[in-house]
Amino acid sequence: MAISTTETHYFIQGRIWIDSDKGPFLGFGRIQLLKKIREYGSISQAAKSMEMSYRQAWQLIESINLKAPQPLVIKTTGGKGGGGALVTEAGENMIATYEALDQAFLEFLEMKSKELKL
Amino acid sequence: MAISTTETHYFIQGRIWIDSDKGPFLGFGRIQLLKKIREYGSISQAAKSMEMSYRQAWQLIESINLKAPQPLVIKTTGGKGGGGALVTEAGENMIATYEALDQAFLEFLEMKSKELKL
DNA sequence: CATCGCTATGCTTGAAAATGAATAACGAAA
DNA sequence: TTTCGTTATTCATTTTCAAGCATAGCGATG
Repeated sequence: MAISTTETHYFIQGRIWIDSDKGPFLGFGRIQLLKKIREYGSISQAAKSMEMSYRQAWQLIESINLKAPQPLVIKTTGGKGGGGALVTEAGENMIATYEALDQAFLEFLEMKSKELKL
Repeated sequence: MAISTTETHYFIQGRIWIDSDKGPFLGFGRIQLLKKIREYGSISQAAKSMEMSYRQAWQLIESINLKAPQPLVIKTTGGKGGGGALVTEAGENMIATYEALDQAFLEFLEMKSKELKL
């Protein structure tokens, strides 16, 4: 049977993040940034690859490190290549934790979207 | 046993909303507005009670009605009291649908917050 | 000790969004 | 036909926020 193309379709969307009592901690964008830093070994390269300003990327990392139990990114200045940034093991664990959470959330959204009857 | 007060605490937060292929449809703020309109019978009164500009409130209702299968709010101009707005039965159903969804989402957040080990 | 690219930071611009003021239109009821 | 408070709409203004520029500091390596 054909489905009418004039009908509006609906779906459920959302965002999820981790807050701390010090303020916003980790969301989708920050995790994406962490992964890019892991990939490139530098904040500036990561920012460029995401079409984000270096300034903003740096601030995000600063904010993350301030709220994390231990630093998630270690930054080095000067030296060979001018320095760089690398994701710590605590950072890796955080990425994994967030991605598991996000996956569960996606499944929740999908389930609720299917249940949705307007 | 005492718990250290210097430790940072974390919790999961999020937002959830209903989108349509015509664009954003219903979120927390719009539902809140619908409920205020139901309470006051007028967009302007509802807006005032939420400290929202009438202009924005009117635009939100316009956007909602355009995307809904049937109008959720009926607006009348002129007449006794100058007119007003009322929430249709379809609107009532939409409020109920969203609130059930939001409740389930809150439970999801709570569950995941408890599971959270950083 | 000169080079290099990155971190670190302040300052200036600019664009986008929300606000508020102002006003027309409306129509039931007195 | 006058009144009233609301809907409906435009416009200039303000506020908010991000982007971009500009530049100093750093230190391993050659």
